[in-house]
Amino acid sequence: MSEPIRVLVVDDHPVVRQGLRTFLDVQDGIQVVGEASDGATCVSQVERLRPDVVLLDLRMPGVDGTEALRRVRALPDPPKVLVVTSFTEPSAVLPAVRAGAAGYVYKDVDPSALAAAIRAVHAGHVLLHPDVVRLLAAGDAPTREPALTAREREVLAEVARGRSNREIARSLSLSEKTVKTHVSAILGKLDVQDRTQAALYAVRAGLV
Amino acid sequence: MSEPIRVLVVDDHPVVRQGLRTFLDVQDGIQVVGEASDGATCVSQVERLRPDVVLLDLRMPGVDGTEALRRVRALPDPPKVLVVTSFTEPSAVLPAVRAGAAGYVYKDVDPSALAAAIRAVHAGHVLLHPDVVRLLAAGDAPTREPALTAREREVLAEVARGRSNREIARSLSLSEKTVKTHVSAILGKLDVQDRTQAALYAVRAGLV
DNA sequence: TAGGTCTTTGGTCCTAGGACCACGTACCCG
DNA sequence: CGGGTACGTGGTCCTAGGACCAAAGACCTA
Repeated sequence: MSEPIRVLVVDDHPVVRQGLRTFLDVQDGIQVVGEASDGATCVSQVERLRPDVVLLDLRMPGVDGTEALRRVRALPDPPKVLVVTSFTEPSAVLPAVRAGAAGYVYKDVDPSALAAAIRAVHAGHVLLHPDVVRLLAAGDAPTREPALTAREREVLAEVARGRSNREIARSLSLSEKTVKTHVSAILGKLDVQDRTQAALYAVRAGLV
Repeated sequence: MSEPIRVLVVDDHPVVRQGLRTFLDVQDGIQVVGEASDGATCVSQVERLRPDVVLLDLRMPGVDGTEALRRVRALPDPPKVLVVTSFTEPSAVLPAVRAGAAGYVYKDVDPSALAAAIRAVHAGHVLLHPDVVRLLAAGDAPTREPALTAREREVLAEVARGRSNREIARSLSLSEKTVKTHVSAILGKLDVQDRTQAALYAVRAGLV
């Protein structure tokens, strides 16, 4: 931490800017080098001051936070952008995360936590509020597990025992054709190429 | 930073444990209070030592990292768990993120970045490697497009024109049953609930 | 023994019937 | 007029045959 981390504060409320500045001035190794009150100013200040980290509010008049973020990210050798927002609705911040924000914290963090966030972001990490992570990990990509039908699970269990289609047909009193149909559906749902991989999946999933 | 952050290091390689310990001993406000070499020991050490943060390797013999993570998270008042891994394959870490890891960094981070990560995690943030964020934000399932068969695309085109199953059957010289089968397969592949959503998809995808 | 053909096995796509279930609408009756 | 009922439509799951295609093994011959 020899060189201080140079920080630009961007928020349309002077009170918030002053608050953040006061927070950060007492932190070792962090130096607030400028402020901006809207997206356009933010971009020009980044070009002029070359900060290491930008603290950016999302809700701003004119060029909004997300757009400012995109423009800053488009600059050569862009700074890390830490979104500091007051609304607790994480879905609003997803576009920002996709646009390349290096982090996302609520305004109510305490000073040392904010400093930790700035240092982490400066060190190259991406830092998110737990809610956002939940949203990304759960809501967005629903991790839909295969959802096999009852019959398909039965067939898969047989496949996982190494049975051939003919054997499965006999044991479940089906035509071999039907077994093939089920196996085919299973492969599609599990997104695997052949019965061997399906069998491995079944074992891993504990369907043996 | 009055109280030091108490850290437990969990890795099956003594060399890595020693390396992390050496890294962290020179950091202010961070104290390594113990080590574990496998998942089971990890859980018991967490119970005994009550660390603030656990540095956890995912690849371990016996109870593996993800499982250890789950068990630690199940304890009352669990510590933050920072996954420190050597493999650069981010997909391997997604389950850990979903299991509630508070962070994920590669082993090749430099000491101050690791310290920043520990402080950020301890402050309640979630901290990820940019690759993992990309993976999460991109939607995990690599947006594999549906891969409808030729016939299914024909049927979908009819659906997108607002035709009923009976009309589609007449126009394609099929039984209504077969049309239903195709529609059903289409709904499954597009992961939508009914023909209306399928029609909207078709329009968006330009299959009209 | 090497190589080619023949057969089995696995798998896909398209077709389709039967048994059900859910939902909305129209109709009829008290 | 309100409510129940019957019907049409959409959809699911299970079943299965036919036409094909690919890969692997078996078998046979030079």
